[in-house]
Amino acid sequence: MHDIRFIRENRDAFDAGLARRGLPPQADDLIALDSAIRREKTAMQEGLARKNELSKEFGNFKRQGLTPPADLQAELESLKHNLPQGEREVEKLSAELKAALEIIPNLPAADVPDGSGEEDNVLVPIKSEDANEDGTWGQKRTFDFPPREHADIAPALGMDFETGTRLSGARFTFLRGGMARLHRALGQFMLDVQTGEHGYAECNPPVLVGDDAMYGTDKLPKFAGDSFQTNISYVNWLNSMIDRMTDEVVEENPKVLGELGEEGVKRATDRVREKWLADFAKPELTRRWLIPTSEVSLTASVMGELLDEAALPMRLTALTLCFRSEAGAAGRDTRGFIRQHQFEKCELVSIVRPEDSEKEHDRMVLAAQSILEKLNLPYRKLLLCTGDMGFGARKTYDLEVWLPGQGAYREISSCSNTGDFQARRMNTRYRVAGEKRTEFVHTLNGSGLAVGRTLVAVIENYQNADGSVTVPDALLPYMGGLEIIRPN
RNA sequence: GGAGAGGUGGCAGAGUGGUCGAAUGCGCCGCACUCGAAAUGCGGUUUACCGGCAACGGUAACGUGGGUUCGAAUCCCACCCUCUCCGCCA
Repeated sequence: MHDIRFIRENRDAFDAGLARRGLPPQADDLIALDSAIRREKTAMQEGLARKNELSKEFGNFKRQGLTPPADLQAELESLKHNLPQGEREVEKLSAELKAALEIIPNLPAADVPDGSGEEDNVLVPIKSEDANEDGTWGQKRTFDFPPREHADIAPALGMDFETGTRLSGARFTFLRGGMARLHRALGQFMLDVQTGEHGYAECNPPVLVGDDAMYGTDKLPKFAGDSFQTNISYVNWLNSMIDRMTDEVVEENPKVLGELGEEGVKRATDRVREKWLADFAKPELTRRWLIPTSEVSLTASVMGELLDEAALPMRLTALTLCFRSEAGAAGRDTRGFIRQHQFEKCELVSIVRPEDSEKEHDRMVLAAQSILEKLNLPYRKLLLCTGDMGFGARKTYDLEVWLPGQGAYREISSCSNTGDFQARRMNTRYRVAGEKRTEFVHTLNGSGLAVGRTLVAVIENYQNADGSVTVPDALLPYMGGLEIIRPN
């Protein structure tokens, strides 16, 4: 969420940032709306101040047993009548401004390259001794047989696409035996590395969350279609709302009771009740969302909080299921285990001071890279261009793993610095040590790594001519003695 | 699911219609005393927004939303959450 004050004071910079995202200028409209709000608000507050003052006077008369003068009563009466109008106007305009602001993406950081899509992303050379000359990492294995895609090898090893589809539809998979074990091993391994070596605190958060958590991490309102939502029982809630409405209708229109009688009112209410219970399938107040990533649960764990500076940086990790409806991805990656409605991911989240977020971002990417290096999986690192960056990000690095079966690099991790964009939505601040001032935190999130895609990478990179897969050394402690997963 | 109790500042906790943004204690900050510290004393210490160059002035917030009233932390209604007991349950 953007700060309207920032927009006010940096009108041109704001529009320039939007332009880099391929969006039309909006600052002028937003600022006009904002000054209208402030004008209305000031007028309303002056009225309220007047009302408070007069009420005090009124009370003084009453306490002395005197009747307040008629002109005092009259002015109070007119204030009481007129103030709500101003209030409603302020509310209406504020809602308009909020609705406009909440669907504007974050501004890209200065060092993010301009571009329109993934073809404009920029390779960031890996800086380490064992990096390759072309900036990538890892030795691509030379096969003495044509390497196959995981979708061809894995079904014989326990990756059961058919059963998954039968149970839940397309993009669901049922893992068995060695595949299930290897998948679990990967998750455990990632969690152990991130907690043990990179200082992330292990968490086990809810995977069903309410609107606030989704909104705070910028998944709502714009991207409601990307996630699955559930509805907990809303029948009681709806019933109570219907009862309440009936009461208020009768109260405001006493004639109704006279015409219909209590029995008649009850019958009419029950007809409405029946119809509403049948019609209403999505009561927003009672829904929960299946998290599309545990970035949501972990980041929103600090929503609404005023943190101590000493608590920062806060580094959190969790291995959770993630759920994505993959709306708009029809036809993409339909084969295999790459794009699923349900997948596991080891997520990294950092809550930091603004001045630390840049460095923390680099640190986070290194933590993600370390998993690939320990598994000896070749990869490369990209800096996303403006056109490929997510809504909330001001800067994003992607890691892409080499898949020999597909002969391509595929995304396996995405690490984003959102700056204070999410913190504003969540209202998460910290108190600057020794000062009265509070400031919004910066939040960062990254995959460390996506478990399902890592499984795919292991299968393709560690495949043997006979269709078996050798377990990477790093995972052996997690495999209960299983060293090679063989077709059955 | 049933019965009961409760939700007030960083924490604890008072407050049942106006003088309450809110006693008191703890914590924290400053000052005094001290060689220094502890103890003690004095002062300060919520947040957001609006106006203002500023000093400062104003508005709002006592779980959330509505209502009653000239005026609500306080009264009424609904909802949410927490705790205790019972029931059920991985």
